[in-house]
Amino acid sequence: MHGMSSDSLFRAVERFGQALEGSGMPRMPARVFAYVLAEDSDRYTAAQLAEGLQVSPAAISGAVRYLVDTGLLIKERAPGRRGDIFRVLDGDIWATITTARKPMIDNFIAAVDDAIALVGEETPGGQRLVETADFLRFTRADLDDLPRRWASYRSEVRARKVGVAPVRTPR
Amino acid sequence: MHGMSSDSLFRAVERFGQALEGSGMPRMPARVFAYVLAEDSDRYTAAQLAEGLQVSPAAISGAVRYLVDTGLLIKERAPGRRGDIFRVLDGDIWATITTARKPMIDNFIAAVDDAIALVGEETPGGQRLVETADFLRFTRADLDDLPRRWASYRSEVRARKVGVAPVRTPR
DNA sequence: CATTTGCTTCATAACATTGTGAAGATTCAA
DNA sequence: TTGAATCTTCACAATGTTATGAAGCAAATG
Repeated sequence: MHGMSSDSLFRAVERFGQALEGSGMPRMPARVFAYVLAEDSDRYTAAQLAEGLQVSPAAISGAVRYLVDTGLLIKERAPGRRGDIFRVLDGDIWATITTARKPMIDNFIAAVDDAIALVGEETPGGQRLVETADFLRFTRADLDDLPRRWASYRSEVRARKVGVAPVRTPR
Repeated sequence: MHGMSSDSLFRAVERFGQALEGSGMPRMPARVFAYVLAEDSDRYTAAQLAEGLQVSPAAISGAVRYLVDTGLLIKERAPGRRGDIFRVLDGDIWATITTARKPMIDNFIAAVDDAIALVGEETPGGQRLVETADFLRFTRADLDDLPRRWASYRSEVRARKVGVAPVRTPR
């Protein structure tokens, strides 16, 4: 074997990976995550990732640490096996991505709160920061309701495709 | 005058700016946007930004181009005035931020669609990409309803603070 | 307990990004 | 048209980031 099995896969990973990079993920984690989604297997050893992406094991090591830390991959060690295996947390990718976003928002809120503490709430600038913090808190709360909305959207889209009335979701 | 008027402001900009960097915004645009929010004025010339942040006009030039391109700042030229002035688009910062996010999501969707076209929908990997694209489309649609939810959240929070019943928002 | 396998850490070299001063362009005023 | 003010572009130096090979550790096997 000599690397990624198809050129299409390689380009798909590249394309999707760049989009992930654009939203702040470092390069190698982005490529690894893109590969894990686009490739057909659903479990990978570090060696397979290195082989598949044609990069060194060292690069994979850093990348999967990042992805595991941010909750986008989980690491499992099978008993009687020397190496870890990596996979996405869940059948539902959206759940993974959503969950992974929460700590980021929390981080953001903490930063803005710190900034507010520094400049005070009384100035015009402080007020803008307070408004920003409020909005971020709302965003955070809104995320908790997102699974319900996603389920609702899905059933509507499916209904439209199949031609039946959508299932009514609880408010 | 010799730069940023207070050390608190400087540190607030630094803190908030780093949070913005963490979500993928390049360094200098992040600092400029943080400054524009946290500082007390609401209109800035490029020179004021350079002076306030203690960086060169050249650095500001690139940063504001980025911010204007992504819709986080607008550039206006006052008649009879030599330089442009910059400000946030709107009294409501959340609206600015939300709007700024849409093209990013569209970009993302386009990338995943390209990736799907490359690997096909029939493979397990392709299916995961389709699921991802679906979720992104939902996210995009969900964003359009966000103003309503935000208004609802605000009235609830205000009600809680002031001690009256929240205004009922339309479904 | 030695060996093999597989990941991680580390120093480093290649590469990319950032911010600068200097020069160029554009706009208004006179 | 000249001059002054202000922004933009450019080449470059400083700084960060990335990915690598090599060496080191840890876990399982015999």
